[in-house]
Amino acid sequence: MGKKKHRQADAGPDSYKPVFAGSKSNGGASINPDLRLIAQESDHDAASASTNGDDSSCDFRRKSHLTAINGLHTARNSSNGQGAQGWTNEDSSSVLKAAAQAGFANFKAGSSGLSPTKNASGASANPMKGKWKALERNVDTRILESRKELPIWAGRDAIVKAVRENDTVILLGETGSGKTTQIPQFLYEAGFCGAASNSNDRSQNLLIGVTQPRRVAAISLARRVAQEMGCPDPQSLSHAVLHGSAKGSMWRKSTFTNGGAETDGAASAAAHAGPSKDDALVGYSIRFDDRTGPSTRIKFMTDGFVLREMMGRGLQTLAQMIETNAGCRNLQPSLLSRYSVLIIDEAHERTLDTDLVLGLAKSIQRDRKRRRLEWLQSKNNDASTEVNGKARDEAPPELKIVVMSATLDAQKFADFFGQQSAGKIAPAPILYVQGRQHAVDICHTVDSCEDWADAALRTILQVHLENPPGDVLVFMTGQEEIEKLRSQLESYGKELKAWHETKLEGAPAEDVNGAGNPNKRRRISKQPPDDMLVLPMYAALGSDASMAVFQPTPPRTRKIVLATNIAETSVTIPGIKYVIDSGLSKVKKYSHATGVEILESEPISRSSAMQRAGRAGRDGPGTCFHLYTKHAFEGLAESPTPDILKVDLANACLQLCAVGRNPMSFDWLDAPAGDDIAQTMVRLMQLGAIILEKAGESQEAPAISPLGAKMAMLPLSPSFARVLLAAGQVSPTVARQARDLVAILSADRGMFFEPNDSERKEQASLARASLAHRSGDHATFLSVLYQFIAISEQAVKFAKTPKQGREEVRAWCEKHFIHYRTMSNIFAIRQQLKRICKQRGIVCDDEDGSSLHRKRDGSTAGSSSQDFNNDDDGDNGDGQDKAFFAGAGAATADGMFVSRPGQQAAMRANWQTLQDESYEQLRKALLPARTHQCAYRNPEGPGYKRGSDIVKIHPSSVLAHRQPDVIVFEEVVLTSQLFVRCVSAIEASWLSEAIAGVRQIVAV
DNA sequence: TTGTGGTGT
Repeated sequence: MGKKKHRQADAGPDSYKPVFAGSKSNGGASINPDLRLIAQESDHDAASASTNGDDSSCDFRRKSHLTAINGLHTARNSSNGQGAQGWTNEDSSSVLKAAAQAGFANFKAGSSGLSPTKNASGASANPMKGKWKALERNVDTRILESRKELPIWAGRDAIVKAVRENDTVILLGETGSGKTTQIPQFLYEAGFCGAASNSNDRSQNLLIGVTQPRRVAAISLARRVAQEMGCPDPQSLSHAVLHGSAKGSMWRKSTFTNGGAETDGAASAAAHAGPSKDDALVGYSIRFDDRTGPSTRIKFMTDGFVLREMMGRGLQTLAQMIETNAGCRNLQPSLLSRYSVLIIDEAHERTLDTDLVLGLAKSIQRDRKRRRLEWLQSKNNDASTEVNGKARDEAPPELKIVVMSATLDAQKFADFFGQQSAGKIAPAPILYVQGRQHAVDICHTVDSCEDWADAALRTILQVHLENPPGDVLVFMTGQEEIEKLRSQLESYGKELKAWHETKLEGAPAEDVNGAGNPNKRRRISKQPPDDMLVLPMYAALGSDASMAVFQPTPPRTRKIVLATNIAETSVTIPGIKYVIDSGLSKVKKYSHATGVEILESEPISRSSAMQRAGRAGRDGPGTCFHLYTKHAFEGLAESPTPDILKVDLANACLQLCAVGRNPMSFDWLDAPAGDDIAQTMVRLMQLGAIILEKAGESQEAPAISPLGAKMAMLPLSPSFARVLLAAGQVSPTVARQARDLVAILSADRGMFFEPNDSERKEQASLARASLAHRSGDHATFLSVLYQFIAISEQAVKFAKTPKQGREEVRAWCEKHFIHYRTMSNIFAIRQQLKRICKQRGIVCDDEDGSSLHRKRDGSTAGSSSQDFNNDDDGDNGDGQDKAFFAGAGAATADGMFVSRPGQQAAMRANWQTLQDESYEQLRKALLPARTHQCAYRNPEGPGYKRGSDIVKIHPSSVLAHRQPDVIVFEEVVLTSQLFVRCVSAIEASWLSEAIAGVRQIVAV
């Protein structure tokens, strides 16, 4: 599509046309692609005025910059009087027809009658009827009213009923249906956490879990639902409030896997606890931030978090196994016994974690069902009321699963969760909930664009000059493209007013409003054009710089947001009325055979295109301009490739092995190629994580080794975990260095900031050179971290307020072109690893009690950091900042630095010490996990030999010019050439030793 | 002498 060549022959000045011309045919139904009503009504003809009217064609030919026109013209609705020809009508109705044919129950706002679900026959009445009112009492009536207006409200009884009657329910819910906020409440109110009236019921402690692919979504949904339920804001609740004081420990025991007696005790404890704790029914759990307590009943979390919870029981077994030092394959995932319902939201996004959660949840559900049946049978055979001296209580509950999706992938989920019924497998029922969004006009180009960036530029200007106010969102591929377009737009922006004046002067009066020659007609308002406010939006920009996008647009200004697909799912930008879609996005691909990564621009899928278009209809009716033909759209894949099919599988496979699942035979929603899994398993074997049986011997999971068990317990990629464990064998000092290094390498981006302008580029490379360590990038990163810690520790000691301390540290970062935010992320990971290392017996030389340094000045530093935190001046620094400064204090406790108050000389001495440290042992510890990530200098020419490939050291490496004989590196990327990144010098003899070690592992 | 789409434990 975007790349397709297009003949440009007759793009002479007179055939010069904007990308989108023409207008929608009158009265054509314009449908938001995200809004798929069963019976679509054209309810917004007036809205089409945005693009309605004349054959507006804005003539840009006098703008010399805009010469590259491809003869593109009328986009849509060029067919005669057949209504809108855009794909919206056809595709959305076909989605709906399919939904209707499939018998999806459909809920519409205001409809009282509810269609029965497929499997719902002769069900009993909802026992919660009549209880709704009681629950409405404590909540602001306005909130309740707004809940009632949501499309999903009408379906609440039917949803509850469907969940009661089926193991799994699939919910096809559109944007704006309210599914994620309402369904957990419906299920809670219906008693899925235990009936409130029966305080002896231990199932009172059951949870409804709601998983999300993203952290921010988990937090904001939890806050919203808490508000709707009249509960305290989970983000405002401290650990102390959530867990109460001394009685908290008793509460923590009161899961239903323990005896009922304890639960009763806990329940009475609850009666005496403070109200805020008891009211905290809604919480969230994400990495680094757990806002749940004993009274939490609805828990929002990331998929990754629940995945860790699923590993819980396996990990306990693993810990025992490590003690006996034996391989183990009889592991089980946790049964998620505290959850009565698991709601897996945004399943259509198909992230790696979501896919694993779906597969494991299915097997957990079956295990729990079996367990419940066994319990019921034993109850029938044995009428006694006591088991092992304890009172018998209720049967262990089943796990209900609700999968929420926004696309027709729903059918795939329904089949996946098929249920045995009358001798055959019946798919899980699908409930369909209408969304509530505004209509969006859809436009396509008639011909393919040769240069989508140029087409985007022209379309933006056209929209700006011809259309009523409303912000523009442009979906682009990456930072570079965005910054280029931004500078182009800014230079046009300056000329727009002058251009407008010449237009007005040159045009006959009657032409001004487009009444003249049809070929020359254009809509030129007498008003000068508004200003354009061009704002970039991509992940690397950081949250501070992205804030501008969310500010209200100033008067007489049009906001033009240039975004990557971060704006497709992760953030919602208010005020967008026009979307321009390049039809492309960058996708990272991984080769299992070679370990090479590529980042490529690729056509998006139809569902992504619809999702992008939908962004124009959040606040009101809008228009989407796709910079490709309708034909190209139709040729797109239906949905994006699931992550599981394009990423490194090492982590996923190790996690599966750790819960006793064989990756080769796992119940994948989309199974990766057998060869890819096999390659991955061989790598895991080389890492010493698993013990492979002879081929084809067994369907059981490959045995996980004690080493693999330890690796699986760390929140790190297997390769980083292996480095940490290897280092732990060497010495506490090397373990500490490795722990901090893998924290750096696990951070979400590099620590060095790359400016765009050439002048600052020069400064940045100088700053970097001053921080470089001669042995390579690993040691450079590590010594930067340690210098950063020293600076932070100084700030902790001498800054008057935390805010001032942060400013000082920020200033140091800016001076050295280092991302403060990344350092803070590294810090949080480092703190988590510290805790885990301590738990798991990986001794680092800065852990409490493991180092003589602590005696020296630990108490002083500890209290100073404590004071620092207590002295918080109300600056709303986030939790990470606090952890970060606490961590800086702890670093002092490490005794890693000898800096004294205000003594810059001491700082310099520290730095010198860091530079003198060779990190030889650390570099050796990298190798067991990197025997395939080493290269020798090519004797026949430039570059390095890695197998049969010639690779080059990436110019961003400190070793780019030093060219040591043998190197180890973290990754291979294919861009203009094959580059290796994050490189350090090693010696050939170290590598031989490491290879011998791996041979030994594999031979066992 | 180069270039990094987006998530997450």
